[in-house]
Amino acid sequence: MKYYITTPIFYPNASPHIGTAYTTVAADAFARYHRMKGDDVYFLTGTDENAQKIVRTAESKGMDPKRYVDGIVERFKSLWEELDISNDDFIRTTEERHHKVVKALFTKLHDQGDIYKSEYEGWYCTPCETFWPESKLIDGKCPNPDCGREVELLKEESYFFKLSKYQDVLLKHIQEHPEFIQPVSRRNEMIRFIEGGLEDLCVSRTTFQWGIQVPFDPKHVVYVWLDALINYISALGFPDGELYKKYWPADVHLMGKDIVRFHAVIWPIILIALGLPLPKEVYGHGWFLSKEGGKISKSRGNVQDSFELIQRYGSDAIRYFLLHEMQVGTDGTYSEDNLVERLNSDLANDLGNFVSRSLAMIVKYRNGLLPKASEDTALEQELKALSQEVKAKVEERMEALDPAGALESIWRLVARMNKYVDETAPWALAKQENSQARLDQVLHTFAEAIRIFAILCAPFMPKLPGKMLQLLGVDQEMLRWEEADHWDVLPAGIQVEKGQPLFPRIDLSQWKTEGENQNVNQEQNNAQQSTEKLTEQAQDQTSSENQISEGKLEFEPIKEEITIDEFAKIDLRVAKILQAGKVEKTDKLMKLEIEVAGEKRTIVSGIAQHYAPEDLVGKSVVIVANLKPAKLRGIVSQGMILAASQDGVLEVLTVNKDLPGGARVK
RNA sequence: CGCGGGGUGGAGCAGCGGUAGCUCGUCGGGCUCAUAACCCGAAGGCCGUCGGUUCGAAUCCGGCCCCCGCAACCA
Repeated sequence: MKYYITTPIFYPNASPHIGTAYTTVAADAFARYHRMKGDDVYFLTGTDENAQKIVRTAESKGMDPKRYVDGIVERFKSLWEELDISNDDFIRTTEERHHKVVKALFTKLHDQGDIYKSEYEGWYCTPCETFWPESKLIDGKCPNPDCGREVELLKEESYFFKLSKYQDVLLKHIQEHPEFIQPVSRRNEMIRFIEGGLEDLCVSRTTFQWGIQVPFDPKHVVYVWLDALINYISALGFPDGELYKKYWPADVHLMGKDIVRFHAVIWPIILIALGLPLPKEVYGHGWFLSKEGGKISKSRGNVQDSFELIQRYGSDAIRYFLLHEMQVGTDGTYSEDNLVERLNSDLANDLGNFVSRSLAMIVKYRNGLLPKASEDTALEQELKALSQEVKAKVEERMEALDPAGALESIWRLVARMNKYVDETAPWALAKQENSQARLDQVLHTFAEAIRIFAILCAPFMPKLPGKMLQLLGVDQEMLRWEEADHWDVLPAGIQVEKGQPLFPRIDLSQWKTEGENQNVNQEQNNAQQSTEKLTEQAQDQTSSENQISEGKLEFEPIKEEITIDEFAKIDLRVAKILQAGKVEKTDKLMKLEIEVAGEKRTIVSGIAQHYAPEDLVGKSVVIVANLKPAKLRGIVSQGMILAASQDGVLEVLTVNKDLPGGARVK
């Protein structure tokens, strides 16, 4: 059986974060599992490089966009390497093989009439600065309840893709294939979304050049999502490539729940329009949230550097944590405390310690020579039955794309083995002459259990099986999935060794007291291989970022240079705040009455989460006085208050001396 | 009344009509092979709140309160 699995192509604007790492690790676990089952697997990931924002960021750093992106892409690739991601290919949407396909398909869709040029006849409300579709207009006027003014027909040349034409076909497909969108909550969302009616999608831009040109109309650039989705077939060499013929349609597109809509609506419609088979399953997993329940984001300062984490805990442990913590259909919780707790309890205490204690006994009582099995008792029978159950359950959970469930199931057997040690008490058997055969049987069972754990854990923790088998003194050939419930595989007489703990316990307080900048305590990690390489890499990463020192802060890039004349266009003035009050039904907006140059004005500002109205009244602040007025929640704002912010902290700029409202600032 | 998710022992979750369960933590005991790890036992919950349906509700229905995403607004 062939098995084609993909992650989304990631957006290389900054370093990879925990969400992208989760998606990729999970996809990797599925890929590895299927390889072990004997499937012919193709696993694709990559980067989405044709977004406008990339150009802006690059330019702000004075870099050529391609060169800038190359650097970031290397970070993705090296992170995937550190996490033992076994992808078969890595596609970049700046590659020629991708451009070629996108151009061809865009042309084809255009030729067959599914992409059409239109002078985007949007109804534009100037005060609201918004395009409204005809259907939303109320009596031909702006539907904004606070506005209700005349709208004008504004024209902008664009290409459109006829999503609407195919919505019924898609809906039918979704209804006939329950597994197409998973989990069910996502599926329901999508059905509701499509039933609400699809509008044709604007699929070209003329405001910038970075990206893929529309071949027959070079001033247009293909819309990034249309471009990006096609990677799933361009990477396979569509239309004639051997890979394409062999692997398409994809078995699973795996992704975070935020982009399911693109994969479950736009992508299938592109494929339907082209007459190509649809992917079998689109799966949207949850997000990692912080312990406080909030999103993990840079502005909240709770982002962890992935390289640093891998360096500290080892890639297997990170993978285990990510896969275990994301329960199917819900969001996961991330915190370093949780990570350490999981690592200590599951990996060090339960699994790692079981391996240590059982190998230690084989070494101690039999000089490390694995004895022959003798007769099963009820206990061994029970283990066999349980292992069959566990293997079946793991298979079932992996088919259901639920690695957390699979791991939990494996750990039932881990717990049972620790109990078995206690029940059989080999240290007591060792003292009795007439129990030696029984002891042989018990020790043999230990070794088989280690072998079984090596197999079962292999999809999740790729480094682990090699280490375990090495301790058993056998080679990788032993990793045969079908033998994960056999207990008579290891030959008697092999030489085992105790070795170092597989997962040393972590003392979290150690990290906290040693401060942020310390290098890893190597002895903690000596069981993890190639840490030196990691250290080097992690250091490279930070230095290449041009950060000022403190590692953690990520500043917005400095914008492009302007002339003093350009600056002079901006009229900054001191303004006195006369009144202030929150705008009803908004979280962030504050309505301010100010006095500037003898004139009273209203300004709406997004500072309500940082100031109480009474803190502001009487203050002299700095405003942009000649900014074009705009409407916010129906209130016309005549200017903008200057405020500085970083990482969620915000402060309005104020003037202390008694300058009158209207004084010029420059 | 914008859309959605959720409120269950100290923490994180499962249960979704019939004696409230799991993981971690805590306490007590056991063991000594092991990474102060392992095994056994215990304590700890009026399942957000008010009302309804029912012989019976954490589980179904309605009202309310609170939390979290998204969206609308960050001029």
